[in-house]
Amino acid sequence: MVNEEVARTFERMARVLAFRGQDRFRIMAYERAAVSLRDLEEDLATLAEQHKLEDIPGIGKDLSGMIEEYIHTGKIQRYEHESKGIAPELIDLMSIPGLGPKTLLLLHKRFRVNCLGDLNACLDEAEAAKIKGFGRKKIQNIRRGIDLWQASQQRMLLGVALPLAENLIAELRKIALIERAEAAGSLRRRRETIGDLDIVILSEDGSRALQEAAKLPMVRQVIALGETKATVLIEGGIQVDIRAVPKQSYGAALQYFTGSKQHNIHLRTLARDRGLKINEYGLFRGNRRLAGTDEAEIYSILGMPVMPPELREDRGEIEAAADGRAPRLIELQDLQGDLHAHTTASDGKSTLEEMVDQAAKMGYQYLAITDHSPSERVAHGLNADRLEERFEEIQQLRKRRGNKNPRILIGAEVDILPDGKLDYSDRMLARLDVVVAAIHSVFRHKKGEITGRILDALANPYVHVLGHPTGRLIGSREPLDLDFERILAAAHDAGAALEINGSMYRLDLNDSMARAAQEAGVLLAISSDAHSTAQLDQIKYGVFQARRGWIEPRSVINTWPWIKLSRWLERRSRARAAS
DNA sequence: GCCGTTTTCGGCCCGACTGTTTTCAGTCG
Repeated sequence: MVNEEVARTFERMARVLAFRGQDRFRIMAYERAAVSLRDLEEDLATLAEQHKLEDIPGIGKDLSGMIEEYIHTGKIQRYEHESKGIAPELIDLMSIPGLGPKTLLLLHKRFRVNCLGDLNACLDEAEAAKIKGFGRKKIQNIRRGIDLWQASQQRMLLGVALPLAENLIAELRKIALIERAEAAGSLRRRRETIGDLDIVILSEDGSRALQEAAKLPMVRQVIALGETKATVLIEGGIQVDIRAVPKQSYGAALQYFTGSKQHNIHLRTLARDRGLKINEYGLFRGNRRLAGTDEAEIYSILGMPVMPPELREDRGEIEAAADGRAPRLIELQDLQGDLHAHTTASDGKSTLEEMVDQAAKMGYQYLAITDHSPSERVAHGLNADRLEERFEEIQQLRKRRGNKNPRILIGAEVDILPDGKLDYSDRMLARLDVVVAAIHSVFRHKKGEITGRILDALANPYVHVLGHPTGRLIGSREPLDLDFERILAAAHDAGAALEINGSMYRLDLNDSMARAAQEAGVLLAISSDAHSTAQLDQIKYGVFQARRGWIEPRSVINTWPWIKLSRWLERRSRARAAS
């Protein structure tokens, strides 16, 4: 995708300029532009044709010119020029924590460092050479940074980070000096992947509280320990930054360290325009503190309701909140059921009955059992005969359970085959309560072909939900190269829903695509794709992602009570079959 | 390099920690 390629080039441009010691605001402009492009749903090529590139926040005359140049030539002269003579690997090294452009430049000049191998090799030499500004500690710090960098090439999945953080926070709360402890940073914003953990603690003796925290058994190594901040490594080599603040600053610190950086810059600019100042200690007019204890006060003084952390990405949330247009975000409690779950019949680990019992504990009105179709051989997909047995089995269970919630819906996760056909006959599909159609094979099709497969599936009157629409696996499989606008239009016309798959490995649709779907008036289904009873809980990650995408309950079919959902499921099957 | 209900020029968020610094630069978030 051009968007990502240009974003990456701008990001590298920022680093090249930093390396060359250029004006830091110019550098920031490139960084901001890169972030902006990554958030963009529209295709840059399309926007360029419509002469709308300069409508993108952070893109002005120069950068839009570079984007056009890239679209036409696949290159940006300016970047080629600036980066001449700088090895690409050298630029990569700038993401090593503790190694900034200045230090790298020094090492490059003094020791001809051009890649990671050079860097490792020169550290001993640098130590021996005793060059100015290079003590033993600094060398050590860079070495640690290299380890951390190599380990964190892959960021942690939210589903991995969240339980770890909850564990650590529980331990922190047991320390007597610590009155409160909460996660901040990208974890609190529920980003799909997490670099390191940020935690804010409330203590009237922060220095001692941090010392206590650094002694916790979970802590493997203490990297920095100050009056207000400690940095430690916990098990798994995960870095945790802990900030200690007194009560009057707790809300301000939480706000500040939750970010995102762009959200905070925007908010501070807004405050400054009104003669106010925000920092991690509070909101001030001159020396007078107007707020700080409570996060909500800060937003309130700026004329906004409290901002859900998931929205804080500077994607228009500040303007929306200030205009009273803040979305009423979906919450976990809004969900009335789950429309995508597996059992031991295909590749699940829990039985039908176990899954239903767990869904009952979760207070669901309905649970759809959607095992795989026969083409999914590795997942023991059900052929027509086994599906027939399934009908029988579920009927029996329904009888035994009587009127008890949840209602058990007979469904299937049906493969969309390489030719666009579905893996069950229409006659079979017509008998199912819920049909989730999804691509599981032949991902390498060209953009047009793969989009065509999905359009064919959406045109089938029995399909209710398009499962994990882009097929991505976070950090391991790229999303399908889709014409998403056409898919949105088709889903809208067919009245089908797109899934927000809650599996921590998928989160598919992602936040910005989900937002685009809602704006296009397309319905969504938030599902767990559970393969065990424990995984039914994964649906919460789907809700987090939905919240990041500004999703309101009205757009999500499984917020509906059974009576409403059942009509929708039937109407879709009948109405479309008739046409 | 972007951006503008004060501005088309002159701003651009703000503070902590570390190391090796005798007063501050580099880095980070």
